[in-house]
Amino acid sequence: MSNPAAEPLQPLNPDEEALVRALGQVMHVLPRAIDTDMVGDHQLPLTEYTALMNLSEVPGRRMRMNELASACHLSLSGMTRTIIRLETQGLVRRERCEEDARGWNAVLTDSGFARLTESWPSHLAAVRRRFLQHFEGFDLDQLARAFQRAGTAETTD
Amino acid sequence: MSNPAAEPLQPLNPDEEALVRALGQVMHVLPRAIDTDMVGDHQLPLTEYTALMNLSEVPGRRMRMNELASACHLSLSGMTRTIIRLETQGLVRRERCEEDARGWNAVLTDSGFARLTESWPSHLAAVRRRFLQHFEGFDLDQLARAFQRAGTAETTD
DNA sequence: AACCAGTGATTGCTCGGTCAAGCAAATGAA
DNA sequence: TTCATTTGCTTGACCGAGCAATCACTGGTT
Repeated sequence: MSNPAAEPLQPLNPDEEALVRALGQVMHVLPRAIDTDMVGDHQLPLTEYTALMNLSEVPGRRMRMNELASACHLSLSGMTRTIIRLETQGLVRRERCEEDARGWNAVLTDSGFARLTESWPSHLAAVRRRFLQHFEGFDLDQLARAFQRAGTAETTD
Repeated sequence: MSNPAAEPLQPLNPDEEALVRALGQVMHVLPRAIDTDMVGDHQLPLTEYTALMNLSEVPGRRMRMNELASACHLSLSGMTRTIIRLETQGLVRRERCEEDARGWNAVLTDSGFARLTESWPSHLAAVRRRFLQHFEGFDLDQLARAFQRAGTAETTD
């Protein structure tokens, strides 16, 4: 069970309730809104943008599927399909991994890099306007650490 | 374009970057983790739980599809399909709306209420343990308001 | 050398989102 | 009244993404 200790459960108080609902709303709305911006501005869905971006930030502009998937917060199978889409657009190429022939590297092409160069300002603007803007005056570092804790806690407790 | 004013875009500073990445992680991990808890404990997926919960909180334990969809952060067609699943399990029943015969009400059945009664502790525990726990000491009200702003901003700017 | 457990990646199935079409009831104008 | 338009919901098509099963290769054991 999820609550093995079975300490008496307090119902959420109004602030907790409000926060949980608001987070639910944000999780539903934000990715779609940013994706819509990206598609509208550059025909580049957020998932694909994220993959290109992560590739661009790494030496050799290449990554194993595994690493890339977790950098993009995507399942490995989702990553496979995203890379296939990017490959058919010529934005990424796949190479067998030299030190382990089971593995593949996704490699950012020049064309992919160019695509990223033209689209990052939209992404940055969207993130600022739709999200960060609403947190002015917050202690972002403290907040980031709390989210990191929530995002990395064990699956089974 | 998403950035019509075109003010010079500052790249994200490290704190902003960390927050955005951590939020991405949470959006990816949290709903799945809670869903896994709910399915593991009660064979009741999070989406279905959320529908039952929202119905239970309202007088008459009935809601129009529209309202319910937005309360659950689900699209209308997603809601239709969820209610169909709940109906085949006998947890919800559908009735034509009296004051507007185009509309339908989803009505929580006794069986649905019983199902909810036995499963809410798991949900509450999961929300506390996986999310709220990491925000002890925060001003939850202030945080909730910021998320509400981010979650309700216009789609087109 | 031959096997086998473990790991990296891909494929099949389902859920949920969007979009477009359809239908029934309501609303408003002629 | 009648008829066109709008509204509430359902349905189908298609797509993206997650999970579970599977395939492909590795590396250790015998």
